Amino acid sequence: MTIYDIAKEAGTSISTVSRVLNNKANVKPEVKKRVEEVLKKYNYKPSAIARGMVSKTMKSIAVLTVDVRVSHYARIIYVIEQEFSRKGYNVTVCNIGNSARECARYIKILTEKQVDGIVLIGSVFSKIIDTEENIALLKNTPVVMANGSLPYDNFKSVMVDDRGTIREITDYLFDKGYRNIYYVQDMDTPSANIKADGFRESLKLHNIERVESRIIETEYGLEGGRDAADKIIAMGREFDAVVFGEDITAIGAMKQFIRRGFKVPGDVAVTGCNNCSETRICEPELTTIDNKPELQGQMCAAILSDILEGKKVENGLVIKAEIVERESVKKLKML
Amino acid sequence: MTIYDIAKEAGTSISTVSRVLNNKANVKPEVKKRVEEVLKKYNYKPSAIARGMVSKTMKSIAVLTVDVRVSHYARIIYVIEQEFSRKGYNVTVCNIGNSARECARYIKILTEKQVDGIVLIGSVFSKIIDTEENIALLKNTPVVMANGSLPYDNFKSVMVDDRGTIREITDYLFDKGYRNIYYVQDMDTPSANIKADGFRESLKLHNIERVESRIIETEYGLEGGRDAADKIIAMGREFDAVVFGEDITAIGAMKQFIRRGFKVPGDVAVTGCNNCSETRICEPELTTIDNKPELQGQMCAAILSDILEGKKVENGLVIKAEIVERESVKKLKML
DNA sequence: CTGTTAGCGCCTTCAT
DNA sequence: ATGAAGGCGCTAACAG
Repeated sequence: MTIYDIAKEAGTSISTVSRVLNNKANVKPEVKKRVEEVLKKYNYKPSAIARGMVSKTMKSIAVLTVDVRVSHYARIIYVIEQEFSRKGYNVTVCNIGNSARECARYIKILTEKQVDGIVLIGSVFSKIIDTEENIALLKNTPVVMANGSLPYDNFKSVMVDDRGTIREITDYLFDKGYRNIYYVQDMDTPSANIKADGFRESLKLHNIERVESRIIETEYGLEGGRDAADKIIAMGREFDAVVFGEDITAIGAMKQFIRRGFKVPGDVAVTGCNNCSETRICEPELTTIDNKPELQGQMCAAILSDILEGKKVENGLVIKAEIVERESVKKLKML
Repeated sequence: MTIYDIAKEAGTSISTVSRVLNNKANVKPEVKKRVEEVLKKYNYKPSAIARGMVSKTMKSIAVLTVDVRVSHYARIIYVIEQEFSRKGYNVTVCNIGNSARECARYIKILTEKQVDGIVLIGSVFSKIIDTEENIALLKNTPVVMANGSLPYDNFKSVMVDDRGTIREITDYLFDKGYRNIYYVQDMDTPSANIKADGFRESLKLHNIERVESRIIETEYGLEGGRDAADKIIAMGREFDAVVFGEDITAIGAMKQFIRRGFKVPGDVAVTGCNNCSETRICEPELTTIDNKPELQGQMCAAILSDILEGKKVENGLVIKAEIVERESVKKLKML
């Protein structure tokens, strides 16, 4: 069923059919009515592809992310999807799983499909997407990065102040009276590295020496956290607080500290980052950092929308995260 | 940059360019080479839209779900996306959030875009999508439902045996020696209702009377669980086990039971359903049901792929869930 | 107000 | 092995 069929049946021309389809003026009411009846009779449905052929857009955007199953990313994606859905766009989700090759493959397909825009979620993209070929392919596609940035005209960013936030939560522990603070890094993304820098800053500010010896490396996850706790205990040095770059790893460590006879937060305070749902499940509930995924999604969507509507957009937005005080840090440590 | 430009520059016709683009035979090697050079020189990229115009497909499928943020759904979506990505398809994700209107809106747009197939995730769709208009719109689109089913030729299903699983876990509690078992229902989806039926079956099988008085209603979530625990305690009757249709609600209740002085599983056993990540975080860890979301996703993808490739497919697959024994149920209750 | 015509970029016969 | 021409379904001038 095409507009040709409709036109023939309604005894008019395809232009007129097209006009009523697009609600344009200049169609005699009776003709319009006649066409609409035929439209309904055949349950006509315009071809978005044919329309895209002339309009150069299928009204769709793409979101690339490491993995939708990571709740933090899913929350960002959700907001973006809802926002664009309201504007008549569809969003296709791509899981690249840290693979530069996968990323390149997606970029190729997506640009061939002429998506109207792309949102990159996660700091990994700062590294992964910056190849000559990708950038060339993306030349005419607006790109918005959530927590990453690249110096191309068509790339915009919404950043989270990872460094500042980890510095703040470390300062916060010092304020509470903690002195022997450690940091656990469980990933090698730009974001993870910047977080560790925040920790370094805070320690230097407090005149702590041998900062590097206070940074423990492990794997991401419950098991990684368990290993980190074991490592810290095995070092045989004093410790009264451990800052983590990720909630889940923090929870794994907390469980292990408790299993090994330490009281949290009595003997050791633990802090996480992301404010994921698990932080309210564990015992004690985890003091963590809310880095506002919904806000990130909203800003990304707003920026991309503005670009698509030809508006001027401000780049370099920075989101301020917030400490969420719960139970894994004492109100005030007695010295 | 179109094939016309390429053809002109390479001194040949668009047909030849099209041939080398699609790797067809019958192109003199030297001509092929010349064309490929021009292709590379201009970084030519075919228009998927124009191709879709003739092939009638953009090689994309859609996944409709209540909410990507629900980890159980995200896990299914992830598998589907990866599977289809391997085959050169893109998947667009749609969050309908229980709204029939939203669902209809998406169906309209997606069919206009001529997606090659649609996957519906969640039992809600059995109700929500079954309108005359949706079914008409979807006439030529293969649809696969995860945990739902509808009697149309183009609709296929992958079911989870919710009734059987809840019956089994209830039986399992009886086997362990529990006698005063309650059930908490926190949603009104087809799946949730079927789960409650499984509970009823088990109780009847064990000659328990007044079954309905043992089914407590509450809201989904940590707070809903807390309320359910309070309700059960307030009833003033004996109870030694509570079966839940959802993990999170179960965890909320478990926390409340403990807060109110009950030992879990000493005084009361608690079981969940879904085996979500939180079940390994809470204390005690939750005994629950693994309903294999990855397998669901895989089966849905396989069925849809087979349909797209014109193969015959078997309908009515049923996935058997498994009890995951952890710490919220005693090994054997002493009578 | 309405119809005709020319693309949009590509694939596919059909001749040559 | 190659090129010309038609068509996919729709929109957008342009001419009435």
